[in-house]
Amino acid sequence: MAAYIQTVMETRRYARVLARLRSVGLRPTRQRLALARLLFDGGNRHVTAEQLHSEALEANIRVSLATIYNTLHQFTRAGLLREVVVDHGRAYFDTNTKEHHHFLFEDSGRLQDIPSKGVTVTGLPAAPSGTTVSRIEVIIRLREHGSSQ
Amino acid sequence: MAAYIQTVMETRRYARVLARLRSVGLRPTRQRLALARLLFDGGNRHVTAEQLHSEALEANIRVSLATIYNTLHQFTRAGLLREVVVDHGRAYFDTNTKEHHHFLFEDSGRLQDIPSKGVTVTGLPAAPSGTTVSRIEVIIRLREHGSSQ
DNA sequence: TCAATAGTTTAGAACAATTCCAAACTACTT
DNA sequence: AAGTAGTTTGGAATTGTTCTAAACTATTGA
Ligand SMILES: [Mn+2]
Ligand SMILES: [Mn+2]
Ligand SMILES: [Zn+2]
Ligand SMILES: [Zn+2]
Repeated sequence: MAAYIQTVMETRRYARVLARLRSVGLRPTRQRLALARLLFDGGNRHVTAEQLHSEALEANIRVSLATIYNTLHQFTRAGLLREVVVDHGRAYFDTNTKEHHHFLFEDSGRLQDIPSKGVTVTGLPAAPSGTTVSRIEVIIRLREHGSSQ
Repeated sequence: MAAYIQTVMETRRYARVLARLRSVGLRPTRQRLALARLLFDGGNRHVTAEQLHSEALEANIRVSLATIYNTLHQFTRAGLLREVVVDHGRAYFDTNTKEHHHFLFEDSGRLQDIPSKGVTVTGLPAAPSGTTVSRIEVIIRLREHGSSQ
């Protein structure tokens, strides 16, 4: 019956992901379902295309890298992901789409969320005329001090 | 005598750039002198490698793209420039090395300085233990509203 | 249930930005 | 003037990403 419960939970998760894809008008294909689960089952994450691709292969999900890119962009357009730019050369996709900021561990390149709640930026000049603020991004770059300087 | 004054000013600028390179231990080569003047004579700027390369060619300075990259990185390491990351795919180099933030015009990709003076970020959690804040970056993404949405 | 259709996936080519390489060159020292 | 270490360069290589066109598949509605 442990196995039975397992199956029920499985089915639930599956249904949730399926509904999510449907709700944004994307066909629930094998690849998208699998990727959605890697991305959204579990806590918030910051992934690169390559990372997600490796994870998929490790989990025995056959997906091409082109599909990874397609999917990440479609999910982003659909508001399921957001892109974070902290490093030229690599695009990070963030499963946390709520307004929030980031710690960046410079050495490892790892990102960590800072809840927006409480954080305020004051003293900013008004947006230049003819423009609207689409987002304020705060990135706190951290140097790890210890072994390797 | 207008020509004479011109020459004096030229000499001054040259001397300044030369001293600047010497002070950071970089040999004042033809290429570095020319690039330093494109970068530092005049107001603060945000340039990409390609942009600087075109400017150099337009000004009849023969420099390879490899040298542009070498120089930009050497200047950055020497603290004469700083790198700003706002767009994956392209590296921007900023001649303003003082602490400051940026407006980013999303459509054009153009950056505009926001003096740090006055701007405060409050409510941030402490830096994770074992780390030090190396820089706080605030980027305000702007959408230009008008002709093209 | 079975086309027809529109949307999706894929391998591989193409692309853009950047880095690497090893040979030629040049600034500085002696 | 010669020696040395630092610099420049064209071109090849690498990296991350996008494009392409052909094969495949989910959806629809007859
Ligand atoms: Mn992108
Ligand atoms: Mn760089
Ligand atoms: Zn995040
Ligand atoms: Zn700036």
